[in-house]
Amino acid sequence: MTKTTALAPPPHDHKAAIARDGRRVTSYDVALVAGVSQSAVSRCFKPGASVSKSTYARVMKAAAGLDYIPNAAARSLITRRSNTVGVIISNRVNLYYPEALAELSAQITRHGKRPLLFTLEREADVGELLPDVWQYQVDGVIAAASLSDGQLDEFARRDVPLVLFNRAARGQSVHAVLCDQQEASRLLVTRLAAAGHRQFALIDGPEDSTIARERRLGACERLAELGLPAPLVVRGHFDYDSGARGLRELIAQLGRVPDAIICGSDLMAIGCLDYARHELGLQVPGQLSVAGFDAVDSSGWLSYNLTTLRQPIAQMALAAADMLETLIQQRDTAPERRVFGAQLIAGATARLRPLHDETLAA
Amino acid sequence: MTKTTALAPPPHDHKAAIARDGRRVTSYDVALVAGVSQSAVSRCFKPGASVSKSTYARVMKAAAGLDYIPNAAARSLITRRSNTVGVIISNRVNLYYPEALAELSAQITRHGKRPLLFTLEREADVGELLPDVWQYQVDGVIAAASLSDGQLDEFARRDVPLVLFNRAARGQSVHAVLCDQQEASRLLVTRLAAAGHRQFALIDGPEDSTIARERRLGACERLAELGLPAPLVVRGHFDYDSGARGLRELIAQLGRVPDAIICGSDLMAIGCLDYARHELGLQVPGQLSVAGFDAVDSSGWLSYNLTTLRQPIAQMALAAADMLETLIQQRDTAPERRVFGAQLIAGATARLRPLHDETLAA
DNA sequence: TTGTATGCGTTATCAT
DNA sequence: ATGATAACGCATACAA
Repeated sequence: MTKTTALAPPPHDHKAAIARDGRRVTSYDVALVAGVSQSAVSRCFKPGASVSKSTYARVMKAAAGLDYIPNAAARSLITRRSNTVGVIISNRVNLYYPEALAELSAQITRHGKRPLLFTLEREADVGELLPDVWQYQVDGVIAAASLSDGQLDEFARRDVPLVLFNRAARGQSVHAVLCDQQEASRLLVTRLAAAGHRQFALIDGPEDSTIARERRLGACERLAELGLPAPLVVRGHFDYDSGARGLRELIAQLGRVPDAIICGSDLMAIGCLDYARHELGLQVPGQLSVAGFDAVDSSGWLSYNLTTLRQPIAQMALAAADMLETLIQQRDTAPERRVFGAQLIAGATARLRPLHDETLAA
Repeated sequence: MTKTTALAPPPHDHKAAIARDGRRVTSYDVALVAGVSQSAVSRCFKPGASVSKSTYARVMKAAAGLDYIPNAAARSLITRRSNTVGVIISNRVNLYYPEALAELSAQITRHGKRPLLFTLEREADVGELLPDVWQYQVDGVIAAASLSDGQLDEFARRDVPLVLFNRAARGQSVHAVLCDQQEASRLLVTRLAAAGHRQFALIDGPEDSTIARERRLGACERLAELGLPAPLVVRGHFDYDSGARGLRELIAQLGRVPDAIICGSDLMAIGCLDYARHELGLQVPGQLSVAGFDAVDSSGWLSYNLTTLRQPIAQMALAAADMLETLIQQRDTAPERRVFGAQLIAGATARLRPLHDETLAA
């Protein structure tokens, strides 16, 4: 006796199959109803497959009747594609640049994948969630968080495509999308110096932020090149309160108000600005110039009109998603860094000379 | 002469297995190295399984040596759990309440799951991405978007646990976490009326927003109850620019400045405020009271100190994640609505009478 | 074009 | 406690 095809489920009334016994509707159910083989059903759901018009119609009709949807877990087991992209992002990034995640998500979706979110309280926690990244078999990862060399190696070893988003990459060995923070900082210092500012101060970001570090370095270097005194630096946490606190500290340490304060983020700049105007009664930019970074929405509001630098987040997200997709399709793509420039938003919180000085930026 | 492994790290035989031929490391590999059966390996990675201390040690050692991580796709195929939670959220919510996603993600992670993100350009697009939700076999869904009755039914039919986040639920038949927008609005009107405001105006949210609708309804109802004239209503899109535009429209239609403007969001309130002060030179709250909704970070800044209503987003996210987890574990849990109250932040942009009037809020 | 048979990597069942 | 074996639901090589 040959095997009676016991594979097929018992002759249910298929319409009710879903509710019946909690069993899922599978391609076998559809095959049975459509009167074709399971593989035929499978082919109907694969874009480029060869199926006759008539069977396709029968299968699709049966599938619709049964509310059949292919099971992604089973599919990814065999195709080795989960159609999922891991997005590693710190809460700080998420809160301060909500557009970043929104744009990344949109772009990932555009490639027919879904973002699986890995959020971090602190960037240092990245190590703890990497095992989960491996578990979930994501097709690739976009990381808006700092990874150690060892962690980068693990991505390579496990052959998981990775694109860094706005994080310093180790040399040229990893795909990355960046905004040139250092150059942006230099540009800002150049413009401020050209307008006559001499005594600079910095309200820096937190120690563990590489972006803050680069912004500080760019400013310090450029000041040195221009023969201006090194700036007084105090540290903040990128948030509004840090701006006011930073200004207080600066004045305490300096004994007076500096000519210009460069803040590591717009929120700190706004906090600084509010404190200067409302608590200290200072004229900005009359007695003090204040500049920020990021061009967040609120920096453009009438109450502020902040002098700041805009990172092209949407473009960067597009670039990151495209790079990752390419890398997923073609894993031996050579590492590439795409570096975007920041755009100076002149605003009205810093004294700047007219645009013909732009040549100095070079 | 054997292969000269130039680049390769120290010759761990097994360590190299990953790179070897692109084959994944499976539980069989681990079993082979540990000298046990594949099922033994599997048990070692299941929390409550019965494994002897010695085999557990051997297996774990082998697993570590091979960098073995269980494959979630294969696991979910048999367990019927993907350890994944779908989060359906519109870009609007994401941009205006970045905390919402951050908190939801944190809470979902706390339950050992990961959020799979489904973002919407417009809330109406929800139907298009539902098929994907089914595909990916998420264990449950938290939806911060409006679902039609038909869509709600489909969740029930497919037996996918669902919790609505800050969206009106149809009757009591669906799990939901809400903030009582209507009551919040009523409270605000009550307090403003008690302070002597008579001519109210609303800068409403967009038409497709149920939250905006409830806020408007609450205000209108309460005004009617108090015997005050119905407010003039103009529509905005929750953003900063809508605030200024709204104020212009109101003045144009009214011929004068109203006593109080209730805005459907803080951003609109801030836009309205900025325009009133900086463009029209109005005293707020001297000549005009302005109030918002949401208590976004910027509403507390020195330049604004906005009168607004805070939704307990973090608590709501916690509640939503907990409800969903319960529902996943116990699918026949009775539908529950958890309704949170909003907290009035008095601020300084609206004339309010002291706190003993609070009793009026009831 | 279609069907048969096999495998993806794991968990679950059932002996031992 | 451990091992053999059968699912899980799909895609694919191969035969027809």
